[in-house]
Amino acid sequence: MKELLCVVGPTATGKTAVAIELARRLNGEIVSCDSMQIYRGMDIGTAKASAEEQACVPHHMIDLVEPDEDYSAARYAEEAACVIEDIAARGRHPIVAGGTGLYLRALLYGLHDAAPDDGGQARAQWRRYGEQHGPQALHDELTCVDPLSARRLAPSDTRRVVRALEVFTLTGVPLSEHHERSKRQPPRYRARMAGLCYANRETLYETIDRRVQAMRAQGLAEEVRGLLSRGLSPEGTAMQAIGYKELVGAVLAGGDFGEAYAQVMLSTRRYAKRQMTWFRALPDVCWFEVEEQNPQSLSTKIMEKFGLL
RNA sequence: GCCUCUGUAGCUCAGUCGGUAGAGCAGAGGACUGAAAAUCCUCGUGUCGUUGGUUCAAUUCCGACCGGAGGCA
Repeated sequence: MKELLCVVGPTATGKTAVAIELARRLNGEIVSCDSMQIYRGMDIGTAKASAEEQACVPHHMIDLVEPDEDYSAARYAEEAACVIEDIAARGRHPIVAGGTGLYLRALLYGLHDAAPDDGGQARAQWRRYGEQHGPQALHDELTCVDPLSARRLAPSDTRRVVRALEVFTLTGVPLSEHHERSKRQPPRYRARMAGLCYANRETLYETIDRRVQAMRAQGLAEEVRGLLSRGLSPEGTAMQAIGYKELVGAVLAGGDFGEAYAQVMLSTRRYAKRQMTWFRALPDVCWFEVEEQNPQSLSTKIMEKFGLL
C-alpha cells in the first residue's frame, strides 16, 4: 500500500505554507483537500494559495469547476486519486493538504457503492415530502425502509435523512447496508497524517480574526460582488462558503460590512472547532503545535517524525 | 438637586403573587459514507448590584447606598 503524506488541521493554522515547504524539500506536488477551493473565482475567501505560491509548487484539485456547478465528495475522491497516481508516476511526491474532513475520508477510505444517478430526482422528491409533512414524517419513512440508519440519525437532521431515503430509493438497499459493505474495504493508502493546531484556542481565534481582516483588505466584498454580477445564485453550494454567504446580504443591500465581517469571524471559529472534531477522531494523526513556529521549522519536524529527512 | 425607570449566566433579556432561577446568542464537547466552509446532537450554580429591615424563609416586599438610562430643573 502506498504511503501518502497529509497535512490536516483547522483553518488558519498555516497548512498551505507548510505543505508548500514540504513540497519544496521533498520534490513534491500539492493535492488540495478543500471543498471550497474547488470553485474557480473564489480565491480570497477560501484562502487559496497565491499565484506566486502556485507557480513555485504545482497545486492540484483547485479551480476545478465554476461556482454554479455541482461537486461532490465522491468526485473529489476519484479525481484526487487519479492526480495522486499521476504525480507518483512522474516520480514526485504527492502531499495532500486541506481541512475538509469528509473529502479526506472519502479519498483515504472510499465511499460506499455509487447509487445510479437520477439527476437528483429522488432527493428532490424526498425533500419535498419533508417540507410537506415535516421532519418526523420523513424520519418515519426511513424507519420503514432502513431502521438502522433511522436510529442513527436525528429526525431533525433532514439532510442525512433525505440522503438515506434517496439511497434506498435508487438502489433498493438500505444505506446502513451500503456502509457495512464499504467498511469491509481496506483503506486505499497508508496515510501519514500531520495535524497542525494551536495549543491555545484563544490564539487560533485571534489568528482567524486577523485573517478575516486581511481578506477584507484584499477585497473579499469585491470578489463577492463580481460573482453575483456574473449571475451566480446566492443559493448554490459555492455560496454557502464562509465569507461568501455572510457577505452576499451586505453586498446586495449595500449595507453594513462591519457586521458581516464579524459574522464571518464567528462562522470561521465554529467551523474550525468542527474541523478539530473531525481530525481528533482520525486515527494516527501526529499533532504539531504551530505557535512560535514558521513553515520551515514545522516542515522539518514533520519530516523528522515521519523519517523523511 | 428632584422624579421615573433600571441593575439576574460572557452578552441580550425572561421569571419568582416570598420557598435561592431559565431562554436565545456566545462558549465547550460530539456526530458526520456522493450538498460537508453543509447538516445535526448534547451541555446552564449564577455573591439574582451592595447593605440593612420585615419574615420561619428575601433574588422577590420595604429603606438606604452604589452603577446605568431618561425626564424636570
